[in-house]
Amino acid sequence: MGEEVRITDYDDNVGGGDEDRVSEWEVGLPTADDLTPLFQALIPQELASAFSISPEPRRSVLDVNRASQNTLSSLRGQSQALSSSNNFNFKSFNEDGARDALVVEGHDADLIREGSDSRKLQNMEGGGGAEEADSALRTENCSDDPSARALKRPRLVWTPQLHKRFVDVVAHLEIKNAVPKTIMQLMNVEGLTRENVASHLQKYRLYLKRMQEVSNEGPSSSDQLFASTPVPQSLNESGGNGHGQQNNSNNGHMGMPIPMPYPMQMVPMPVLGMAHHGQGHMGMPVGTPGVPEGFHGGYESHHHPYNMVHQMDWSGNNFGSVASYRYTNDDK
DNA sequence: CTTGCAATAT
DNA sequence: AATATTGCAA
Repeated sequence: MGEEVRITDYDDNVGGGDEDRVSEWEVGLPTADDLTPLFQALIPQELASAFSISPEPRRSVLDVNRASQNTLSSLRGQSQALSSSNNFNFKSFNEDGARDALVVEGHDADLIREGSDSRKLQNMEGGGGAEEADSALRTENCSDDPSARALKRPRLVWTPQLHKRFVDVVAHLEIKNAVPKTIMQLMNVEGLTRENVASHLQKYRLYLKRMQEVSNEGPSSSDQLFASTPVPQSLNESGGNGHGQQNNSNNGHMGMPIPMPYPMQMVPMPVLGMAHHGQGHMGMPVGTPGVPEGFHGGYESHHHPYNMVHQMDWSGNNFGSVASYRYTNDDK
């Protein structure tokens, strides 16, 4: 029974494969790259103080995120009647838009979990590769009684992409905020639970600790996942510990660049699959040296018209469909 | 009620 | 092996 799932996170306008409606109004709008992150002060600190301009309240990613959610919920409230013109499938459950994009059978759970075919895939990333996610919505129900207990989420698979998102968020949060709940919110991945994050965070911290303690030894093949993601130097707390092992000389005097949170993307439906236990994890050979992030994936095939949207994260990294609940499958 | 963490469970 | 759960003390 080891079922695992991948949360696929695609972009917002995932209405339909052949969708261009969005572009109608979207055309001409600045791209994410042109926009200044909301929480970023418009006026440099130095400048502001020089002119005695009252500093804008420092907004954190949390504030922005909260604001986004408020906006979305209010929109949801008033425009839910418009079924046609909106491709935004807000994260609400069975919204109208659920039509094709998300074939929700059970339609009354926020998470759709169903059995799906056994296909496994990995994502490819890297040089503008394409990625995709499998989203097989099968109407096949597994074993549990459908009665009322619909809550068995499949195991989350921390794909490199998901992990990167995690690391980025953690890195950009101030330590005191880097707690499960917050991280979860900022990652903004549908279906991700606090527990998922807490569990991963726990492991991640152990990994970091190990790294600092024995920086010399080179247990090369530690965790493939963690090892492949550079450790942010955000480990320094304001006032407390100070360690850091591999930090980079990051001296930017003046205005530290605050990264921005992930774009809202409340559409992704976790598509899951159930899996088999795994034992043969056949994904990628463990020692794939060199490839720092988003390493390769594997064989893939198939993508849905809906989720081929890709997004860029604030660092300029390109996320494709990402996470995706997947089986741990059996193939091999 | 949320966190951090270790011990377990799957 | 990777995640999830659980139990407890903060």
